[in-house]
Amino acid sequence: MPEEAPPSRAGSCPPGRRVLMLLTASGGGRAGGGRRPQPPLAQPSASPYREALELLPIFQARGQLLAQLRNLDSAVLIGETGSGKTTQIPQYLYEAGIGRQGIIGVTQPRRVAAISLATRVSDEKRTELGKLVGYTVRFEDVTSEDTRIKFLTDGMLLREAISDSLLRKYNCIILDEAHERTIHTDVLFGVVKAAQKRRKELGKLPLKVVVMSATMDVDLFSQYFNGAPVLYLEGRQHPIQIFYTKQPQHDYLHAALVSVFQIHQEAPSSQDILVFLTGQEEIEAMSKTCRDIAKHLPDGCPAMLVLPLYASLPYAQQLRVFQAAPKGYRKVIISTNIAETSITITGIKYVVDTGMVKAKKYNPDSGLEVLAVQRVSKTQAWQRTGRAGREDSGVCYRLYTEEEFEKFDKMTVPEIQRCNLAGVMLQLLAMKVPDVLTFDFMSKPSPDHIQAAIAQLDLLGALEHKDDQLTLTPIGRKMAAFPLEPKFAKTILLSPKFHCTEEILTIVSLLSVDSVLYNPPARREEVQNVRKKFISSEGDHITLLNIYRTFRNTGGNKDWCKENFVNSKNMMLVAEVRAQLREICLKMSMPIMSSRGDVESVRRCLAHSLFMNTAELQPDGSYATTDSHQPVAIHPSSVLFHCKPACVVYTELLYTNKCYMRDLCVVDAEWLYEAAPEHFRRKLRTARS
DNA sequence: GAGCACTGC
Repeated sequence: MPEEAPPSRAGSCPPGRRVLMLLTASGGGRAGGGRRPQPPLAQPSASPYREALELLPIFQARGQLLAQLRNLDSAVLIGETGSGKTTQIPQYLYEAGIGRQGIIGVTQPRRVAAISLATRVSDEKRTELGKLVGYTVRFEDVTSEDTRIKFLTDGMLLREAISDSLLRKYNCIILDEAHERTIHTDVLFGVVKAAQKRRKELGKLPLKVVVMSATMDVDLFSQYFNGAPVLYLEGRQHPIQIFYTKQPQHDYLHAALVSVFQIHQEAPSSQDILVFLTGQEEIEAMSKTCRDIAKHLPDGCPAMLVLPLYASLPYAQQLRVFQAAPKGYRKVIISTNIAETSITITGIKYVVDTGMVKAKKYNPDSGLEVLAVQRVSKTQAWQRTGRAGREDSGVCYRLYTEEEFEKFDKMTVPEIQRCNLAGVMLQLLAMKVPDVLTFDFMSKPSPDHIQAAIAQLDLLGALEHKDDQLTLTPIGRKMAAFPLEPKFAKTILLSPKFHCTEEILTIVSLLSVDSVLYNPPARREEVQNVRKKFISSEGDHITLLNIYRTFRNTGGNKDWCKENFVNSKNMMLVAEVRAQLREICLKMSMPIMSSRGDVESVRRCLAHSLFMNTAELQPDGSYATTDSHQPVAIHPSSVLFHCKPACVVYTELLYTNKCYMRDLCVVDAEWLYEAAPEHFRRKLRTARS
């Protein structure tokens, strides 16, 4: 059990040097501010916004803040949880006349946040949503000509920048939650900075940029925006007591279990516990163990309601974490890092942090992405701790020593340095950025990393090299129009040649959302029986196509999904994505045909677009990729797991314990050779004989 | 022989 350390403030470190303004919190009330709104279903109904507003610390600083912001081109605003910055700053700017000649755009990393913030601010302004205040997220544009304050996802603003890289509509851009360093926000830093500079040079309407962040690690932001001043806002985080372990824990799962039951036996049952683990399997196992132990506790001990939480859990089960536990029950939520930022649960008194996370790492030497369990960063640990102090004071048990904590990385490596950059490079090229190789990223990915992305785009036929200048080919420009990974966009663009655009649209849509297949481990046999009727010996793509077809032909309802172990939320999303992609094809005047029952042309099309992702069966029964001879295996989730086809293309490689191919399609080696003769000269084992 | 953190267009 961890020992006590001096109580410490959660959230961020104390204010830094270049702070211009220090605001002190006053008054109670906690309805205001909520920086991370919950999904709409979990939101309390209409709350007394107006009363709460006047209690927000930010309210007293309005005049000061405006005086500063009015005169600045760029500013960095640090505000702790509950400071009210996201809901208030856009309104202050608007009231000061900043939204008069253009829109105030506020970016968010997540859709639900953009939607609920817009809803809330339009309520505060007592206007109809979509008029003065609106939002734009994928599939939904609730704005009008009157809209002056617009909340949007960072990915959406990036997409807008493709058609107008100067962002002329906007007179102010607020990049919120900048500390999360999503890949989209990181690209936007560069795009917005360039637009600001260019607009100044052209003598156009100036673009004001406000970077808002919850952590104090602001030097980077400030330096990047030419030494922009840092404004600090105090929030209303409750004190959190932190405990570290005396000894390093070699078994963090066991340590977590012990901590949960110790808290359970000591604390009143109304106080809930949130435990951070790394993945689905671990969480399900721990949930079962907790339930088993809870059955045999001494009399007088409260009952325990154990709730797993991870992204692939069906929506209905995710919602259970928001419901109050029955009287006498304690909620114990066992979660991945989804509860760090994406889902906010009220009533958490105790946080148990194992200090571990499963995350993607990028190896620039091999150019490969690896998914691995690793230590969290200090900022992540603080974020987890902060989940205990949202309504009242809280307690956080850190299952590592204070010395260990001091050795954690200061920050999480920004996403832009951890994943494939092909999509980002395609977008930058589509914006006609003068030199993508030297683009002004706040945290530069390595040159190898950028080169790998360029090479991939080159293979897809997206690039033109003219006198040292990289530009897009007509195909490349079309690829950039699709909200998809470049290889999927290419697959769609190739499909007319094989008369199977309808089928490819379905397959690409299924591949570009989370899996529609729901596999509860306890009902494995049942799942296998039901799934039999869809399975194609030609691979996962064709199997997915069969599932979608049956779904549509049977009227596609929730009952069908339930009976067939299909995640209905994801399936609905597939239909939406498909409609969007089809619309883009129509705008390009692409002929849209169906191959009817002919699946061979579908497989040929996949062979032609995924030829760089090929693996062949080796004499010893294993697989190796065709170009780099990397040993690979068929992922257990594949319908081909027990089969040994000679030659396959796959959608992606996933490194966990082994290097797995996911989503496979059986192809003829000959087709691959046809697709890219240059690429395959001397490479294919079979095609050459 | 055996497995998948989280977003977003």
